[in-house]
Amino acid sequence: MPTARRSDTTRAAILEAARERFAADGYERATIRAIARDADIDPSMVMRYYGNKEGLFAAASAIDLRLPDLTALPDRDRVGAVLVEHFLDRWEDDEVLTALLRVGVTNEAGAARMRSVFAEQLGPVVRDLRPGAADAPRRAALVASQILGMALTRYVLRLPPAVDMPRTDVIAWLAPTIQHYLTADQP
Amino acid sequence: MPTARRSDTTRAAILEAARERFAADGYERATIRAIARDADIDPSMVMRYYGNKEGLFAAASAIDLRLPDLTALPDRDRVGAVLVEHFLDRWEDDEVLTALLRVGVTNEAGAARMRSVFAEQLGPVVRDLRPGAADAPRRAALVASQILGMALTRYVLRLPPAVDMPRTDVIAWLAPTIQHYLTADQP
DNA sequence: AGTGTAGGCCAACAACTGTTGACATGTCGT
DNA sequence: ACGACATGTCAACAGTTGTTGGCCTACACT
Repeated sequence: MPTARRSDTTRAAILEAARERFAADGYERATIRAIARDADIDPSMVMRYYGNKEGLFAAASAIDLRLPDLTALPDRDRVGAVLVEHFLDRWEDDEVLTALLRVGVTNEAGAARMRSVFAEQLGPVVRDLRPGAADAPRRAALVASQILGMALTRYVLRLPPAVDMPRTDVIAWLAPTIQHYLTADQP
Repeated sequence: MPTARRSDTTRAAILEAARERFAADGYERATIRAIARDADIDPSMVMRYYGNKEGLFAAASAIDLRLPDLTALPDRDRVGAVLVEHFLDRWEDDEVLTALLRVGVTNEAGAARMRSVFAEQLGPVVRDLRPGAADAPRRAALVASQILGMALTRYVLRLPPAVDMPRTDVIAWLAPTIQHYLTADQP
Protein backbone atom coordinates (compact mmCIF):
# COMPACT_ATOMS: atom_id res chain seq x y z
CA MET A 1 0.00 0.00 0.00
CA PRO A 2 1.56 3.28 -1.09
CA THR A 3 1.94 5.87 1.64
CA ALA A 4 0.11 9.18 1.24
CA ARG A 5 2.11 11.63 -0.79
CA ARG A 6 2.35 15.33 -0.15
CA SER A 7 1.04 16.04 -3.65
CA ASP A 8 -2.19 14.14 -3.18
CA THR A 9 -4.19 17.28 -2.46
CA THR A 10 -2.92 18.85 -5.66
CA ARG A 11 -3.75 15.75 -7.66
CA ALA A 12 -7.23 15.75 -6.19
CA ALA A 13 -7.74 19.44 -6.91
CA ILE A 14 -6.74 18.87 -10.52
CA LEU A 15 -9.13 15.95 -10.87
CA GLU A 16 -12.02 17.86 -9.38
CA ALA A 17 -11.44 20.88 -11.60
CA ALA A 18 -11.06 18.60 -14.62
CA ARG A 19 -14.34 16.83 -13.91
CA GLU A 20 -16.14 20.15 -13.63
CA ARG A 21 -14.69 21.54 -16.82
CA PHE A 22 -15.22 18.37 -18.86
CA ALA A 23 -18.81 18.21 -17.62
CA ALA A 24 -19.49 21.85 -18.42
CA ASP A 25 -17.55 22.29 -21.66
CA GLY A 26 -16.78 18.92 -23.25
CA TYR A 27 -13.34 17.73 -24.27
CA GLU A 28 -12.10 20.41 -26.66
CA ARG A 29 -13.26 23.48 -24.81
CA ALA A 30 -12.06 22.20 -21.45
CA THR A 31 -8.51 23.50 -21.76
CA ILE A 32 -5.68 22.41 -19.53
CA ARG A 33 -5.00 26.04 -18.75
CA ALA A 34 -8.57 26.62 -17.55
CA ILE A 35 -8.48 23.46 -15.43
CA ALA A 36 -5.16 24.51 -13.91
CA ARG A 37 -6.54 27.97 -13.13
CA ASP A 38 -9.54 26.41 -11.37
CA ALA A 39 -7.26 24.16 -9.36
CA ASP A 40 -4.91 27.07 -8.61
CA ILE A 41 -1.81 25.45 -9.96
CA ASP A 42 0.45 25.69 -12.98
CA PRO A 43 -0.61 23.97 -16.20
CA SER A 44 2.64 22.04 -16.27
CA MET A 45 1.61 20.23 -13.08
CA VAL A 46 -1.25 18.66 -14.97
CA MET A 47 1.23 17.23 -17.44
CA ARG A 48 3.55 16.04 -14.71
CA TYR A 49 0.85 14.13 -12.88
CA TYR A 50 -1.32 12.89 -15.76
CA GLY A 51 1.02 12.80 -18.74
CA ASN A 52 -1.20 14.52 -21.25
CA LYS A 53 -4.76 15.65 -21.78
CA GLU A 54 -5.98 12.19 -22.70
CA GLY A 55 -4.47 10.77 -19.53
CA LEU A 56 -6.17 13.47 -17.51
CA PHE A 57 -9.51 12.64 -19.05
CA ALA A 58 -8.99 8.94 -18.45
CA ALA A 59 -8.34 9.64 -14.78
CA ALA A 60 -11.15 12.16 -14.44
CA SER A 61 -13.73 9.93 -16.10
CA ALA A 62 -13.35 6.89 -13.88
CA ILE A 63 -16.83 6.06 -12.67
CA ASP A 64 -18.76 3.46 -10.77
CA LEU A 65 -22.49 3.48 -11.53
CA ARG A 66 -23.06 1.70 -8.21
CA LEU A 67 -25.93 -0.22 -9.71
CA PRO A 68 -27.98 -2.10 -7.11
CA ASP A 69 -28.40 -5.85 -7.27
CA LEU A 70 -31.81 -6.11 -8.88
CA THR A 71 -32.15 -9.83 -8.18
CA ALA A 72 -32.25 -9.04 -4.45
CA LEU A 73 -35.35 -6.91 -4.96
CA PRO A 74 -38.40 -8.34 -3.17
CA ASP A 75 -40.84 -6.98 -5.75
CA ARG A 76 -39.72 -7.96 -9.25
CA ASP A 77 -42.21 -5.55 -10.80
CA ARG A 78 -40.34 -2.60 -9.43
CA VAL A 79 -36.97 -3.10 -11.16
CA GLY A 80 -37.84 -0.41 -13.72
CA ALA A 81 -38.70 2.19 -11.09
CA VAL A 82 -35.69 1.34 -8.96
CA LEU A 83 -33.36 1.64 -11.93
CA VAL A 84 -34.75 4.99 -13.11
CA GLU A 85 -34.58 6.37 -9.60
CA HIS A 86 -31.03 5.19 -9.17
CA PHE A 87 -29.89 6.77 -12.43
CA LEU A 88 -31.54 10.08 -11.60
CA ASP A 89 -29.69 10.07 -8.28
CA ARG A 90 -26.38 9.24 -9.83
CA TRP A 91 -26.78 11.85 -12.53
CA GLU A 92 -27.60 14.59 -10.11
CA ASP A 93 -24.81 14.04 -7.63
CA ASP A 94 -21.94 13.00 -9.86
CA GLU A 95 -20.88 15.36 -12.60
CA VAL A 96 -18.67 12.66 -14.10
CA LEU A 97 -21.73 11.22 -15.80
CA THR A 98 -22.47 14.49 -17.54
CA ALA A 99 -18.79 14.85 -18.40
CA LEU A 100 -18.80 11.37 -19.91
CA LEU A 101 -21.88 12.14 -21.95
CA ARG A 102 -20.55 15.47 -23.23
CA VAL A 103 -17.13 14.11 -24.09
CA GLY A 104 -18.41 10.84 -25.54
CA VAL A 105 -20.29 12.68 -28.24
CA THR A 106 -17.29 14.44 -29.80
CA ASN A 107 -14.31 12.39 -28.67
CA GLU A 108 -13.65 8.79 -29.60
CA ALA A 109 -11.87 8.00 -26.33
CA GLY A 110 -14.90 9.33 -24.49
CA ALA A 111 -17.26 7.23 -26.58
CA ALA A 112 -15.13 4.16 -25.90
CA ARG A 113 -15.20 4.82 -22.19
CA MET A 114 -18.98 5.21 -22.33
CA ARG A 115 -19.30 1.90 -24.19
CA SER A 116 -17.17 0.04 -21.68
CA VAL A 117 -18.98 1.53 -18.68
CA PHE A 118 -22.31 0.32 -19.99
CA ALA A 119 -21.01 -3.04 -21.14
CA GLU A 120 -19.22 -3.77 -17.87
CA GLN A 121 -21.64 -2.29 -15.37
CA LEU A 122 -25.13 -2.21 -16.85
CA GLY A 123 -24.67 -5.37 -18.90
CA PRO A 124 -24.16 -7.81 -16.00
CA VAL A 125 -27.06 -6.36 -14.02
CA VAL A 126 -29.41 -6.95 -16.93
CA ARG A 127 -28.00 -10.41 -17.59
CA ASP A 128 -28.48 -11.56 -14.02
CA LEU A 129 -32.10 -10.53 -14.22
CA ARG A 130 -32.94 -13.12 -16.87
CA PRO A 131 -30.39 -15.92 -16.58
CA GLY A 132 -29.70 -17.78 -19.78
CA ALA A 133 -31.26 -15.19 -22.06
CA ALA A 134 -29.05 -14.43 -25.03
CA ASP A 135 -30.57 -11.04 -25.70
CA ALA A 136 -29.33 -9.42 -22.50
CA PRO A 137 -26.92 -7.01 -24.26
CA ARG A 138 -29.70 -5.83 -26.51
CA ARG A 139 -31.99 -5.21 -23.55
CA ALA A 140 -29.18 -3.34 -21.80
CA ALA A 141 -28.74 -1.16 -24.88
CA LEU A 142 -32.46 -0.38 -24.96
CA VAL A 143 -32.34 0.61 -21.29
CA ALA A 144 -29.27 2.74 -21.99
CA SER A 145 -31.03 4.45 -24.88
CA GLN A 146 -33.91 5.63 -22.68
CA ILE A 147 -31.76 6.53 -19.67
CA LEU A 148 -29.19 8.41 -21.73
CA GLY A 149 -31.92 10.05 -23.76
CA MET A 150 -33.56 11.46 -20.66
CA ALA A 151 -30.18 12.59 -19.29
CA LEU A 152 -29.48 14.25 -22.63
CA THR A 153 -32.74 16.16 -22.85
CA ARG A 154 -32.91 17.02 -19.15
CA TYR A 155 -29.32 17.77 -18.16
CA VAL A 156 -27.49 18.63 -21.38
CA LEU A 157 -29.84 19.99 -24.03
CA ARG A 158 -32.19 21.24 -21.32
CA LEU A 159 -35.46 20.96 -23.23
CA PRO A 160 -37.77 23.00 -20.98
CA PRO A 161 -40.51 20.37 -20.52
CA ALA A 162 -37.89 17.77 -19.59
CA VAL A 163 -36.21 20.14 -17.16
CA ASP A 164 -39.47 21.18 -15.52
CA MET A 165 -40.79 17.67 -15.08
CA PRO A 166 -40.72 16.76 -11.38
CA ARG A 167 -38.55 13.86 -10.48
CA THR A 168 -41.52 11.71 -9.46
CA ASP A 169 -43.15 12.22 -12.85
CA VAL A 170 -39.99 11.25 -14.66
CA ILE A 171 -39.94 8.03 -12.66
CA ALA A 172 -43.63 7.38 -13.26
CA TRP A 173 -43.27 7.80 -17.02
CA LEU A 174 -39.94 6.05 -17.55
CA ALA A 175 -40.29 3.14 -15.15
CA PRO A 176 -42.78 1.17 -17.30
CA THR A 177 -40.52 1.65 -20.32
CA ILE A 178 -37.46 0.32 -18.54
CA GLN A 179 -39.51 -2.47 -17.00
CA HIS A 180 -40.69 -3.41 -20.47
CA TYR A 181 -37.18 -3.45 -21.94
CA LEU A 182 -35.96 -5.62 -19.07
CA THR A 183 -38.75 -8.14 -18.70
CA ALA A 184 -41.05 -8.22 -21.74
CA ASP A 185 -40.92 -11.12 -24.14
CA GLN A 186 -39.26 -10.34 -27.44
CA PRO A 187 -41.72 -8.33 -29.47
CA MET B 1 -37.56 36.59 -56.46
CA PRO B 2 -33.76 36.87 -56.45
CA THR B 3 -32.12 35.67 -59.62
CA ALA B 4 -29.64 32.82 -59.37
CA ARG B 5 -26.17 34.06 -58.57
CA ARG B 6 -22.98 32.75 -60.00
CA SER B 7 -21.72 31.89 -56.52
CA ASP B 8 -24.60 29.61 -55.63
CA THR B 9 -22.66 26.43 -56.37
CA THR B 10 -19.87 27.58 -54.09
CA ARG B 11 -22.29 28.43 -51.33
CA ALA B 12 -23.88 25.00 -51.67
CA ALA B 13 -20.50 23.25 -51.64
CA ILE B 14 -19.58 25.06 -48.43
CA LEU B 15 -22.87 24.11 -46.80
CA GLU B 16 -22.53 20.47 -47.74
CA ALA B 17 -18.97 20.26 -46.47
CA ALA B 18 -19.98 22.06 -43.29
CA ARG B 19 -22.82 19.66 -42.62
CA GLU B 20 -20.50 16.69 -43.06
CA ARG B 21 -17.83 18.08 -40.78
CA PHE B 22 -20.21 19.22 -38.08
CA ALA B 23 -21.88 15.82 -38.14
CA ALA B 24 -18.58 13.95 -37.96
CA ASP B 25 -16.60 16.17 -35.62
CA GLY B 26 -18.88 18.49 -33.64
CA TYR B 27 -18.52 22.23 -33.46
CA GLU B 28 -14.99 22.79 -32.17
CA ARG B 29 -13.18 20.16 -34.19
CA ALA B 30 -14.98 21.08 -37.41
CA THR B 31 -12.57 23.82 -38.43
CA ILE B 32 -13.32 26.36 -41.12
CA ARG B 33 -10.08 25.40 -42.82
CA ALA B 34 -11.10 21.75 -43.02
CA ILE B 35 -14.54 22.64 -44.33
CA ALA B 36 -13.00 24.94 -46.95
CA ARG B 37 -10.58 22.19 -48.00
CA ASP B 38 -13.48 19.76 -48.44
CA ALA B 39 -15.37 22.31 -50.50
CA ASP B 40 -12.26 23.12 -52.54
CA ILE B 41 -12.28 26.81 -51.84
CA ASP B 42 -10.42 29.34 -49.73
CA PRO B 43 -11.31 29.67 -46.03
CA SER B 44 -11.97 33.36 -46.51
CA MET B 45 -14.90 32.53 -48.79
CA VAL B 46 -16.66 30.94 -45.85
CA MET B 47 -16.37 34.20 -43.97
CA ARG B 48 -17.53 36.23 -46.92
CA TYR B 49 -20.69 34.19 -47.41
CA TYR B 50 -21.60 33.27 -43.86
CA GLY B 51 -20.02 36.00 -41.73
CA ASN B 52 -18.42 33.79 -39.13
CA LYS B 53 -18.39 30.25 -37.84
CA GLU B 54 -21.60 30.68 -35.88
CA GLY B 55 -23.36 31.98 -38.97
CA LEU B 56 -22.11 29.02 -40.94
CA PHE B 57 -23.46 26.62 -38.36
CA ALA B 58 -26.79 28.42 -38.29
CA ALA B 59 -27.07 28.03 -42.05
CA ALA B 60 -25.82 24.44 -42.08
CA SER B 61 -28.15 23.29 -39.32
CA ALA B 62 -31.43 24.35 -40.88
CA ILE B 63 -33.64 21.29 -40.82
CA ASP B 64 -37.15 20.15 -41.49
CA LEU B 65 -38.08 16.94 -39.68
CA ARG B 66 -40.87 16.45 -42.26
CA LEU B 67 -43.05 14.89 -39.60
CA PRO B 68 -46.17 13.23 -41.02
CA ASP B 69 -49.64 14.32 -39.99
CA LEU B 70 -50.46 11.67 -37.42
CA THR B 71 -54.13 12.67 -37.22
CA ALA B 72 -54.55 11.51 -40.82
CA LEU B 73 -53.47 8.02 -39.87
CA PRO B 74 -56.25 5.44 -40.33
CA ASP B 75 -55.05 3.24 -37.49
CA ARG B 76 -54.51 5.34 -34.36
CA ASP B 77 -52.67 2.47 -32.66
CA ARG B 78 -49.82 2.77 -35.11
CA VAL B 79 -48.70 6.34 -34.37
CA GLY B 80 -45.79 5.05 -32.29
CA ALA B 81 -44.51 2.73 -34.99
CA VAL B 82 -44.96 5.35 -37.71
CA LEU B 83 -43.04 7.93 -35.71
CA VAL B 84 -40.13 5.63 -34.86
CA GLU B 85 -39.89 4.52 -38.48
CA HIS B 86 -39.95 8.10 -39.68
CA PHE B 87 -37.20 9.18 -37.31
CA LEU B 88 -34.98 6.24 -38.28
CA ASP B 89 -35.41 7.24 -41.92
CA ARG B 90 -34.63 10.87 -41.29
CA TRP B 91 -31.61 10.07 -39.20
CA GLU B 92 -30.13 7.77 -41.76
CA ASP B 93 -30.50 9.98 -44.80
CA ASP B 94 -29.87 13.44 -43.35
CA GLU B 95 -26.59 14.06 -41.61
CA VAL B 96 -27.86 17.39 -40.30
CA LEU B 97 -29.61 15.52 -37.50
CA THR B 98 -26.38 13.95 -36.35
CA ALA B 99 -24.64 17.29 -36.71
CA LEU B 100 -27.31 18.94 -34.58
CA LEU B 101 -26.97 16.27 -31.92
CA ARG B 102 -23.17 16.43 -31.83
CA VAL B 103 -23.05 20.21 -31.76
CA GLY B 104 -25.95 20.63 -29.35
CA VAL B 105 -24.06 18.76 -26.67
CA THR B 106 -21.07 21.11 -26.46
CA ASN B 107 -22.32 24.36 -27.98
CA GLU B 108 -25.06 26.54 -26.56
CA ALA B 109 -26.20 27.77 -29.98
CA GLY B 110 -26.53 24.15 -31.06
CA ALA B 111 -28.53 23.26 -27.98
CA ALA B 112 -30.82 26.24 -28.61
CA ARG B 113 -31.37 25.15 -32.19
CA MET B 114 -32.18 21.64 -31.00
CA ARG B 115 -34.70 23.01 -28.50
CA SER B 116 -36.45 25.13 -31.09
CA VAL B 117 -36.58 22.32 -33.66
CA PHE B 118 -38.34 20.06 -31.20
CA ALA B 119 -40.61 22.76 -29.83
CA GLU B 120 -41.67 23.98 -33.25
CA GLN B 121 -41.86 20.71 -35.16
CA LEU B 122 -42.44 17.84 -32.77
CA GLY B 123 -44.53 19.90 -30.34
CA PRO B 124 -47.42 20.69 -32.72
CA VAL B 125 -47.64 17.12 -34.00
CA VAL B 126 -48.04 15.81 -30.47
CA ARG B 127 -50.51 18.56 -29.55
CA ASP B 128 -52.76 17.83 -32.52
CA LEU B 129 -52.94 14.22 -31.47
CA ARG B 130 -54.75 14.99 -28.21
CA PRO B 131 -56.53 18.31 -28.67
CA GLY B 132 -57.02 20.29 -25.51
CA ALA B 133 -54.50 18.34 -23.45
CA ALA B 134 -52.23 20.66 -21.49
CA ASP B 135 -49.46 18.11 -21.11
CA ALA B 136 -48.56 17.97 -24.80
CA PRO B 137 -45.11 19.58 -24.35
CA ARG B 138 -44.25 17.07 -21.68
CA ARG B 139 -45.30 14.17 -23.89
CA ALA B 140 -43.25 15.61 -26.73
CA ALA B 141 -40.23 15.81 -24.43
CA LEU B 142 -40.69 12.18 -23.42
CA VAL B 143 -40.85 11.16 -27.07
CA ALA B 144 -37.76 13.24 -27.76
CA SER B 145 -35.90 11.59 -24.90
CA GLN B 146 -36.43 8.11 -26.32
CA ILE B 147 -35.83 9.07 -29.96
CA LEU B 148 -32.70 11.09 -29.20
CA GLY B 149 -31.51 8.40 -26.82
CA MET B 150 -31.67 5.76 -29.52
CA ALA B 151 -29.99 8.09 -32.03
CA LEU B 152 -27.28 8.76 -29.47
CA THR B 153 -26.52 5.12 -28.67
CA ARG B 154 -26.92 3.89 -32.26
CA TYR B 155 -25.39 6.64 -34.41
CA VAL B 156 -23.08 8.61 -32.11
CA LEU B 157 -21.81 6.50 -29.22
CA ARG B 158 -22.24 3.35 -31.30
CA LEU B 159 -22.96 0.91 -28.49
CA PRO B 160 -22.53 -2.42 -30.31
CA PRO B 161 -25.90 -3.97 -29.40
CA ALA B 162 -27.68 -0.79 -30.51
CA VAL B 163 -25.75 -0.69 -33.76
CA ASP B 164 -26.32 -4.37 -34.52
CA MET B 165 -30.04 -4.28 -33.83
CA PRO B 166 -31.94 -4.64 -37.12
CA ARG B 167 -34.12 -1.73 -38.01
CA THR B 168 -37.30 -3.81 -37.63
CA ASP B 169 -36.35 -4.78 -34.09
CA VAL B 170 -35.68 -1.18 -33.14
CA ILE B 171 -39.15 -0.30 -34.36
CA ALA B 172 -40.73 -3.25 -32.59
CA TRP B 173 -39.12 -2.32 -29.26
CA LEU B 174 -39.48 1.46 -29.41
CA ALA B 175 -42.95 1.77 -30.94
CA PRO B 176 -44.85 0.71 -27.80
CA THR B 177 -42.81 3.18 -25.74
CA ILE B 178 -43.57 6.10 -28.04
CA GLN B 179 -47.19 5.01 -28.31
CA HIS B 180 -47.38 5.01 -24.53
CA TYR B 181 -45.86 8.49 -24.20
CA LEU B 182 -48.28 9.83 -26.80
CA THR B 183 -51.54 8.22 -25.79
CA ALA B 184 -51.44 6.80 -22.26
CA ASP B 185 -53.29 8.50 -19.46
CA GLN B 186 -51.09 10.37 -17.04
CA PRO B 187 -49.47 7.79 -14.80
C1' DA C 1 -14.37 47.84 -75.98
C1' DG C 2 -14.14 49.42 -71.63
C1' DT C 3 -15.33 49.46 -66.99
C1' DG C 4 -17.59 48.32 -62.54
C1' DT C 5 -18.20 44.70 -59.70
C1' DA C 6 -18.78 40.05 -57.89
C1' DG C 7 -16.04 36.00 -57.12
C1' DG C 8 -11.93 34.10 -55.59
C1' DC C 9 -7.06 33.66 -53.69
C1' DC C 10 -3.08 34.75 -50.81
C1' DA C 11 -0.63 36.14 -46.83
C1' DA C 12 -0.82 37.66 -42.54
C1' DC C 13 -2.69 38.85 -37.80
C1' DA C 14 -3.36 37.92 -32.90
C1' DA C 15 -4.93 34.70 -29.82
C1' DC C 16 -4.98 30.33 -28.09
C1' DT C 17 -3.70 25.35 -27.74
C1' DG C 18 -0.96 21.18 -25.68
C1' DT C 19 3.43 20.41 -24.28
C1' DT C 20 8.36 20.91 -22.79
C1' DG C 21 12.52 21.96 -20.22
C1' DA C 22 15.15 24.81 -17.22
C1' DC C 23 15.17 26.65 -12.91
C1' DA C 24 13.69 27.71 -8.01
C1' DT C 25 11.81 26.15 -3.55
C1' DG C 26 10.65 23.36 -0.03
C1' DT C 27 10.77 18.90 2.71
C1' DC C 28 12.70 14.89 4.49
C1' DG C 29 16.11 11.39 6.08
C1' DT C 30 20.56 11.20 7.63
C1' DA D 1 23.60 20.73 8.51
C1' DC D 2 23.57 18.73 4.23
C1' DG D 3 22.31 16.54 0.24
C1' DA D 4 18.45 14.04 -2.46
C1' DC D 5 14.26 14.24 -4.13
C1' DA D 6 9.58 15.71 -4.54
C1' DT D 7 6.96 19.81 -5.55
C1' DG D 8 6.12 23.96 -7.86
C1' DT D 9 7.05 28.21 -11.08
C1' DC D 10 8.31 30.51 -15.33
C1' DA D 11 8.98 31.19 -20.00
C1' DA D 12 8.99 29.54 -24.23
C1' DC D 13 8.07 26.27 -28.24
C1' DA D 14 5.51 25.01 -32.42
C1' DG D 15 1.19 24.39 -34.25
C1' DT D 16 -3.61 25.61 -35.03
C1' DT D 17 -7.54 28.55 -34.78
C1' DG D 18 -11.01 32.28 -36.46
C1' DT D 19 -10.72 36.25 -38.91
C1' DT D 20 -9.14 40.26 -41.91
C1' DG D 21 -7.60 43.11 -45.84
C1' DG D 22 -5.30 43.54 -50.11
C1' DC D 23 -5.00 41.94 -54.52
C1' DC D 24 -6.02 39.61 -58.88
C1' DT D 25 -9.34 37.78 -62.36
C1' DA D 26 -13.36 37.22 -65.12
C1' DC D 27 -17.81 38.18 -66.13
C1' DA D 28 -21.95 41.54 -67.24
C1' DC D 29 -23.62 45.70 -68.66
C1' DT D 30 -23.41 50.06 -71.29
